[in-house]
Amino acid sequence: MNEHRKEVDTSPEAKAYKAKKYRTPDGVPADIVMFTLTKKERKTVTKTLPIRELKVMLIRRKSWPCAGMWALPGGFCRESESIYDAAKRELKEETGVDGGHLEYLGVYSTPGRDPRGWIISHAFFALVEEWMLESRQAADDAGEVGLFGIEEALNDLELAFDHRDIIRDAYMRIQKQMLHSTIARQFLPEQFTLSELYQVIQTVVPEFSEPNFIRKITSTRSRQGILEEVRDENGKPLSSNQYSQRPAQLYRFTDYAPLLSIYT
Amino acid sequence: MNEHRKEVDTSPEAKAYKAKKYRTPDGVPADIVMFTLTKKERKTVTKTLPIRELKVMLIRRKSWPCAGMWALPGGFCRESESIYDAAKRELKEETGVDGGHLEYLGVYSTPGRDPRGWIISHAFFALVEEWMLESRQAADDAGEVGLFGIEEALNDLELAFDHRDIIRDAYMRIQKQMLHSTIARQFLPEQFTLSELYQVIQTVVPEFSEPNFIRKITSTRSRQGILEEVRDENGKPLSSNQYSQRPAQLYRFTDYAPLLSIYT
DNA sequence: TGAATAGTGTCTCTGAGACAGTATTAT
DNA sequence: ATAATACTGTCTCAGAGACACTATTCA
Repeated sequence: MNEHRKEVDTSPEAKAYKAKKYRTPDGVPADIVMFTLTKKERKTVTKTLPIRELKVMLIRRKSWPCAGMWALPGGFCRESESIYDAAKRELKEETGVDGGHLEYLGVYSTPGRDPRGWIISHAFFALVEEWMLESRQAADDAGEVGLFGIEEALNDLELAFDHRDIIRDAYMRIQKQMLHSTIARQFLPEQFTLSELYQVIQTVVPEFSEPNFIRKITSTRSRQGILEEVRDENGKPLSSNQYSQRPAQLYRFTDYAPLLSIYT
Repeated sequence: MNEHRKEVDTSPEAKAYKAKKYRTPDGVPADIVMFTLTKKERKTVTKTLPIRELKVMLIRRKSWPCAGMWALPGGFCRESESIYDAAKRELKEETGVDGGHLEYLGVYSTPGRDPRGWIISHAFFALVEEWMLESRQAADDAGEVGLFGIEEALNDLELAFDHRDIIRDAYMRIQKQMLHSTIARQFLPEQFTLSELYQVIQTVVPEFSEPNFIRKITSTRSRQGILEEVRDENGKPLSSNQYSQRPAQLYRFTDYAPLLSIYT
């Protein structure tokens, strides 16, 4: 509804409407906080879950302003596209891939945030797979593209503009989303074990702690519905022993999204 | 942290930086969906809760474009202020009051959404009290300012630009917030009865239905903490019989905000 | 066999959910 | 007394939370 496509308005009022002589913004970029969950095999005797880490992709700025600092990938929005389209385009340019979760984060417009002028930035965050970032890393000089642990990025890096604020906000948002929605699926294969799911949640939200996680997720009626057991054609439960001695039941997310309320 | 105040950058790079000749936006307004909950006494024999309704304030546009249509109040952002500041200023101009809950909703940037040019609108929603809107209504001609029920606004009104989309999004957002946070307090006096709270929630989220609401809110350990009983100096529970024969215990919100999770 | 991870049995306590019953007040 | 709203008693069943126990596999 309300599809406002670009049309030329030829009414007399439109012609009479004088372009305002007000100061207008100098640019409206979309910046993207690209999260990925790295997986690193642990060298142990027995099978075990890989080490996972939440990482952010940053680019070292080459030119003024903030030359040499780390910055979020981004680019200016064009008149012919929406801000979301600009972010999608940017994400594709960075990864070469269309996929991945892309979500609007917010607007950053503090006066003076960009020395180039009146630049109003729109932040997004994306959840991508690690391999999607490799082409970008290969295309550039080493040292120009970096994958940083979220805490390292927030605490140890010199970041351009107000990108530290943006990354902090994105981190808080992804943590909230991790517990309120099923975006964990973005960091998991289609089929996964409950240990993997638990590990993914804990990697993004370190405070998350649920002894009896398996028991709860499988037994609670209210939670029933967000996950379902994977079965083969004959209805036999499928399991995987990729990460453990004893095979573990595989699950997948359903389309069901529960409603949360502080009052019930 | 990262306070980017406006400063003049006098570095050689800044001087060398040519203003881009790219097309830049023609304006960046902040539009506000102002919600209020009207209260109307019911004419019954006995005391009873008033009728509450969720309303949206709209303004009839006087000039091109969309002259004669209903539109959200709003105004263009200036270079010296953030978008949020612009919204706050706008809210104050409309209500004459500083108070009220003001929250960012999102950006609306579909190409062609505004015939005046490349106009990127930032939507906010505000929760104000009914009396705050009266000065605005008095200042204008009758018929230029309107308070509409949310469903009426969405279904029966001819709305300017993409304001129907914005109002719909704001409605969904306020419903979510009503269940996820304690913004219900914005629509209630500092002390209120549980029936009032229940009515407020139901007014904003008609689907919300909790038989045993009182029982749950007062007995559940996990919910304990968002509300507390009001007591006088001597520790005696305070109650009100404003809306009922039998006096009802008064409650107030605490500062506690519970964490929600689909997994626990 | 023992180690490592997955999952179950079981017990206790709390809360949900339903609904009848009691309490307090106005008329 | 009656009506209207605000609770409370009580019963049943489900889930939380803890922790010992069993299951499956690998070395």
